[in-house]
Amino acid sequence: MPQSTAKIVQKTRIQHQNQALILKAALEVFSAFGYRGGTIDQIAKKCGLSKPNLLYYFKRKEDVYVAVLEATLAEWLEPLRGLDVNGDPIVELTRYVSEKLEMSLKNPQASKLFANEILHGAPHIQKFLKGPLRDLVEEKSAVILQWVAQKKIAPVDPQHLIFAIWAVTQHYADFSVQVEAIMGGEPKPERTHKAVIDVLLRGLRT
Amino acid sequence: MPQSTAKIVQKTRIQHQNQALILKAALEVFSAFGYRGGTIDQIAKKCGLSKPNLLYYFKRKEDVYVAVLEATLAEWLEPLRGLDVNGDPIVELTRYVSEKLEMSLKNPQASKLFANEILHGAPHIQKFLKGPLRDLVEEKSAVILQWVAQKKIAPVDPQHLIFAIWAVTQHYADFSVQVEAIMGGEPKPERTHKAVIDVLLRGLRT
DNA sequence: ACAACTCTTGACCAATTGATCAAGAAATAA
DNA sequence: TTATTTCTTGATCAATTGGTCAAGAGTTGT
Repeated sequence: MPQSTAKIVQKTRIQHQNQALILKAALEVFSAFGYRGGTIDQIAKKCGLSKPNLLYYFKRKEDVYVAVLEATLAEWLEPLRGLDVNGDPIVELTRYVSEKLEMSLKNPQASKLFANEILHGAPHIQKFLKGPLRDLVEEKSAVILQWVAQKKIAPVDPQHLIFAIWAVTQHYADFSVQVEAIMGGEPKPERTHKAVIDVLLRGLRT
Repeated sequence: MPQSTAKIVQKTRIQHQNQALILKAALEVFSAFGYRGGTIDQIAKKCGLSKPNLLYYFKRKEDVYVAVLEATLAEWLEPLRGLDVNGDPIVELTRYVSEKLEMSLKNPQASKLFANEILHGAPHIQKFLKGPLRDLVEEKSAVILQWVAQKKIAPVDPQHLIFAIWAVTQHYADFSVQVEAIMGGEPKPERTHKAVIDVLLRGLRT
């Protein structure tokens, strides 16, 4: 049972600074090794704190993990939130896919952190998935359905379209090792960008 | 440094039986908790063997993991291997996507096992990725390119198309918790099937 | 029945790791 | 300065866990 960071109400300068250090190091460690694979020793060493000192700021390993997870949740939703029912569908969806792919390429660690969490049953973000995320998907599905009804795009299953966008864009972060093994190195971002937009959205043009 | 199963050359009936038990249990455990998260105690308990007895068949935890990983590698490639240059492109690709999706839905544990392995840098299957997998993708990319040249399908980046197919189909296994949270339960296979084919392949029709 | 080989296990070990605590150092407020 | 709060850490603990080993039980071929 996770317990909120709690207790530290009024942050001092040192608290602010060290918590930021810890969260940064924790993202690196947990995204690379997963929750069980990452150790607080690793995190402490990576940010130059002693282990007891780290545990002074976060009582438990799980608290560190939850904190870094939550710190990126909100940001993760932003691109989808921007999908505007009044805009041109193709423009809007292209922008969404672009932003999502950009995020994956710029911040693959956040993507891997989520991927690992969900892969193992999402024990720490069940409420997020069934609450805010579900609500947002429902809202944006309605937007897409409206575009379909207005014949602005070809008929499409909105929820599965969103899943496909997530799957493809995050693939380049989560499975980067596989992508690079097959492409023989890091793929050119422009080519990836063009190909992803193409595969996901070409079928929607009327 | 992984060491091959080795040594056991002529399998007795008991060996055959117990190794199968172990691999089955190991798939369940490693796919659920990852390599670091899964313990040989869990695996041993799950198949009714004592821990030393399990270690009699596989000297090290890593050997168990590699064995179960390799046991599913070949099967994982089969659907793509069947892509026939002489067939109708849409039929061939539809069959491929269908088979891949079917595998993800029928055997999500295998998908999760791979996802976890690759997510953490694929330390045990580097050679597979850069060897057989890369070669096969190269071969089938040529097939797709040929279809494009023959104007049988719309122009498409073959490698990224294959990535997209992997990403979307495996998404339903690897991220099933998220899918179910959003859909409010297990999605109908037929609807998923139709939507996936649609999203991935509709843009290819000429 | 006997010998040789295969299989099984309880006891044990060493390393890792999450977490605690008391005591001191450093910063801050009076 | 002095008092109070905040910060830091070495030492230590208990639980987990991968792996070993010797001895015994079971199986198989002759």
